[in-house]
Formats: sequence, C-alpha cells, structure tokens
Amino acid sequence: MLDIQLLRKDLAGAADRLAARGVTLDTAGFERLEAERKSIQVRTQDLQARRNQLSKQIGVARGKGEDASALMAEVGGLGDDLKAAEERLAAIQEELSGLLLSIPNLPHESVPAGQDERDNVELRRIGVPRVFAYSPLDHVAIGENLDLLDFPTAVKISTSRFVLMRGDLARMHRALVQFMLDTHTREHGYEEVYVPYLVNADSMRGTGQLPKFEDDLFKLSNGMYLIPTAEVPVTNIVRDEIIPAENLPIKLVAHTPCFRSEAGSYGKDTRGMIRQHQFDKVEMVQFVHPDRSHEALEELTGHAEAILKKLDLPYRVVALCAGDLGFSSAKTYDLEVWLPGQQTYREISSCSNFEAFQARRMQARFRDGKAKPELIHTLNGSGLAVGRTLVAVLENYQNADGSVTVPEVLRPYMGGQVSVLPE
RNA sequence: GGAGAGGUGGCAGAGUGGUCGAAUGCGCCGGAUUCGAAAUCCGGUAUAGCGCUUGCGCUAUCGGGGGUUCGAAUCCCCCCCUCUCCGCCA
Repeated sequence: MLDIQLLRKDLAGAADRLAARGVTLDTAGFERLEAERKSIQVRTQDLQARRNQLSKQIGVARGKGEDASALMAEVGGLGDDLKAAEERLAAIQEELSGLLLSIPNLPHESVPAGQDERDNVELRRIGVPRVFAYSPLDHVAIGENLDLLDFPTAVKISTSRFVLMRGDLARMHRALVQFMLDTHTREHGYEEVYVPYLVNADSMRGTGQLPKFEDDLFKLSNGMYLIPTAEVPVTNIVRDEIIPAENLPIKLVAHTPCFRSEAGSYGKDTRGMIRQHQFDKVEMVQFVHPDRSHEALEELTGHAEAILKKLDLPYRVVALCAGDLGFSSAKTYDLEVWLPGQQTYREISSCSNFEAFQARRMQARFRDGKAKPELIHTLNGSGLAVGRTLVAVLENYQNADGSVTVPEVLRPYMGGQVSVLPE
C-alpha cells in the first residue's frame, strides 16, 4: 500500500512512477474522492463533537436532577444528519481504501525502465553451461527413465500439475531442502521458522495477495487460504507489531509447500515439474531498517546465489524492469538457472525489496528509543524453489547412461550416495 | 464436538449506561531530594485520522463486526481468540 500522504502531496509524481510500470492511476478520480472525503469528514466530526458535547450536558443535567428535554430535543435534531454523514464517510473511506489496496508499489529509482520481461536487464552470468556429447534430456525424460518421476499416478490421485516422486528422487528433494536450510541458518545468519500453511485473509492482504489476486489462490470452505509462498505466513509474523530498533534486522528462513491455482496459465509449461499446483520452497525473509533495505536486497540475493554456486549450477541474475515487477515489489532480482533440457535459463528464485509497502498494510513497525514508531522495510527471496532446483540438478548432472550424479554438497544429506542409477 | 469462564493501556488489574481514553499498582521517561545511588516526592507516559499549524483543538479506537440509546468498555446479536473440564485425536 502506498502512503496516502504521498498521493495527497505529489499525486502527479506518483502517477508518473506508476506509469513506468504500465499502471494508469486515475488521478482525477482520486482527487474527487479525496475532496469529498475531506468535506464529509470535517462535517461528520463536527456533528459528532456537537453530539458528544450535548450528551455530556444531558448527563450533567440529569445528575443535578434538572430537566434535560431541551438538550434532548437539540441532539435529536442532529440524528439524521449525523447518520447520513457517517454513512457517507464510511462509504468514501471504503472506496478510498479499496483504491489504495489495489495500487501496486512504486518502482525504486534503480529499476530499469521497460514494459515486460523482454526489457529485463541481465546483470551477470555465473558458471558455464556444460557441453554435452549427446543431446541432453529434459528432467521428465530423465526422471521417467529412472522410474522415479511419475506424473500419471499423480494425476490419478489428484489432478494435473501435481507430481509423484519416488525413491532417490524424493530423497534428493528432501536433501535439497536440508542443504538449503542448513546453509542459510549456519552461514547466512537466518533463524529457521516453521509456520502455518493455511492463513487468514488479513495475512493475505498484508503481503499483497489480496484483494487483487484471489484467483491465484486456493481458498478453503472456511475462508482460509493455502499459502502460495512462505512469504505470507513468515512476513505476517510482524503484522501489528512494534519491534525494538536494536532487534533489526530480523532474518528468517522457512521451508514450506506452496500452493498456486495457476489460473490463467493454461497450456503454459504443461510438461514436467516447472509449473505445479504444489511445490516446495525455501524462503528467506528479512525485516530491516528503512535506511538499509536496498543493501539488504543485495545481500539476500547473494544468499540465494550461494545455493546455486554450491550446487555448481550455471545461472544468471536479472534485474526486473519496472513493467515486470510484482505487485508489491519496489525492486526485484530474478535468478535464472540453466536448464540443458530446454536450452534456456529459467527462474529459480525471485528476490525483492518491498520497502514499506507490505509493512504499511501490516502495520509492521519499529521504534528507536522514544521516537514514534516507523514502518519497517520487508524483503524476501527464494532460496531456492526446491522443485525447480531438483529439475536443474537432474538436467545438469545427467549422464549418458541415464544415471544422475549427486552434487557433492548433497552427498552428506544422502548418506554419501554419489549417483542415482537406473534400476 | 459438548459444558463453563474470560478477552480493558508496555504489563498487572478496576470499571455493569453519563464529564471514562479509562482508577490503582508496576514498568518507563523527566524533575526534586542526594556527593552519588537506593528509597521517597512531583510531573509525564497509547495508536490512527482530521482541522488550523512552533502548539492547540476535534474525531475514532476497551478482541472484531453489527445493533439499542441523547450517550456504550458497560446492554443485545453474530464472529474470532484464550483458559478449565469432558469427548476425540497425531
């Protein structure tokens, strides 16, 4: 959520920055609403003040045993006007807050201009894609040849966009999770947290999934939602909290499944594990002082990169252009891993600084000594998407004989196993 | 799931229709006292919004929402949460 004060002070400026990401702000509509809000609010509060004043006088008069009927008559005359004003004010404020909740974040000044993913800027490439002596298979072929990746059975049990992994593959998936969590907690200073996978609407609103993106979520009959990312429960830990400044930064990491309806992605990435309704992710979240959130974004991105480096997977870092930014983000770096089976880089992590956008929705603040509470800045990044990491390992570590070499860093997590062999 | 009790400021805890945004205690901040400290005394100590703007005034907020009333922390309805007992269960 943007600061409404900013919209009041510099509406044109905010509109310009939103235009950079392809969003048109209805400035005339906002100004009209604001003007009405102002006049109705002043009128409502004046009436309320008058009512309170008279009501107190009635109390005093009654206390003294005096006749209060004249006062009662006067306050009674306020009734209809007051009720109408209060209702109108509530309606306007609801409209205003609805508008406010639907406006995306402003891009940070360092974000490259551009309309869509084609305008994203590649910052660096790390690692060299392996040269194969044969035409490398994609993960589906590799996994199915090993008899460890089973889509038809998953469809039978559930529906499309789910997967069943067996044996060494399921084990490697688990090993990846352990490896990632251990790296972030031991080497990067994160605290591991275990969180609910079902959250309420307030939490979804806090991080920005609601009200605009309800279609992307799985909603339960009791009004709860399946989390689409650990970002939601982890970030909402600080909702409605005031954190002592000396406790910042707070760095948390969680492993959770993620559930996404993938509405609107029909026909996209239908083959394999790239786009599933359910996938696991290790997610890093940081709560930081506003002065150092952009520094923190660089660090957090480095923490995600460290996993790829340790796994020796070739990847590149891309700065999203303004038009490709997510709703809540002020700045985002995507990490894209090389997939030999597709001969392309695919997103495996997304690291974002939301600045105060989520904090304002959540009322997540910090206090420095006696100063007034101030909004914190929130960040998060995948470290990494586990399913896609498994895909990357399968494709990059495949061998001509159909086996897959276990990356060295994973071996301690797999009982020293060096490779996954066909039966 | 059944029965009961409860949700009030940073914390504890009063308040069952009227100068209650809320007693009192603790904590915290400032001052007095002291060589200094403790103790003691005095004063201050929520959040958000709005309007004039060094400050002041007003409005809202006592789990959330709705209602009754001139007036609600207090009465009514719905929901959420916590605790105790029973049932069930990993």
